[in-house]
Amino acid sequence: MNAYPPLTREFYAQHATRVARDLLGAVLVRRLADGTLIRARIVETEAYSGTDDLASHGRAKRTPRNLPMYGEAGHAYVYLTYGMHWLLNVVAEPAETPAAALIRAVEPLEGIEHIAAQRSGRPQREWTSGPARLTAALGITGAHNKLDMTTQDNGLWITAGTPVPDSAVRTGARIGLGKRVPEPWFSIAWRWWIADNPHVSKPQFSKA
DNA sequence: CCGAGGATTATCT
DNA sequence: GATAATCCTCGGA
Repeated sequence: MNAYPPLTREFYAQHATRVARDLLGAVLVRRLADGTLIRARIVETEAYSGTDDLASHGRAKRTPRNLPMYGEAGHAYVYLTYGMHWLLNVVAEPAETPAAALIRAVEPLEGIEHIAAQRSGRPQREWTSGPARLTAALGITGAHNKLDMTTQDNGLWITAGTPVPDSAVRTGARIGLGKRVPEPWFSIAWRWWIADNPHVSKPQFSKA
C-alpha cells in the first residue's frame, strides 16, 4: 500500500547543504487530483541557509514571503520569481533557522505523458531542466506553499531513490544570484548536480 | 552556437 | 520605484 514513503522530518532537519546534497537521486513525487502519479528523479539542487547567507531570502528579517523558511523542516517553500515563475524549495533545519533546498532540475520517470502535455512543443530535455520548468511540468504553484512534504496527503513529497556516490556529484556556484550578492556567498559551491545528466539546467560550470 | 532583451507581477525598500 | 534563486525568442555569426 504505502508505495514511495516520504522522506522523514529528521532528514530535512539537517543542514541545508546536507539536505541539498542528499536529495540528489531522491525522487520527487506528485499525485494530481485525478489520481495521476508523476515521479521524477532529482538531479540538481541548491542550498540557502541562515541569516548570514546574503543570497538567501532569509538574509534580512522575517517577511511574509520568506516565513516558510523559518518554519518546520520538510514543508514546501514555493514562491514566484520574475513575476511569472514558481520555484520549489523544501524547508531545512530546525524552526527559527531560515534555510531551504531549492530543487533545480529533475529527470522524468513516470507520468511522462502528463509532463509532455504541460511542456508541449519543447524538446524533451527542456521539460524539467530548470527550477521553473519543473514546477510548470508538475503543476506546482503557490497553492503548494507551506504544505507538509513528509506526508502523501498533499500530493507532493519526496521519496528515497538510489543514492548518488560522491564520484558522480559535481558542485559549483549557485545560479541566477543578483550582481550585488557579496563574496563568499556569490561563489560558494552550494549547488549540486549529477555529472553528465542531460536534465541538469546548466552543467557547464563544472567542478568536482 | 551565442548573447541580448523582453515578459510580468509579488514583494520589499 | 526597483528588483527578482527564470525562461523564451530573436537576431547575428
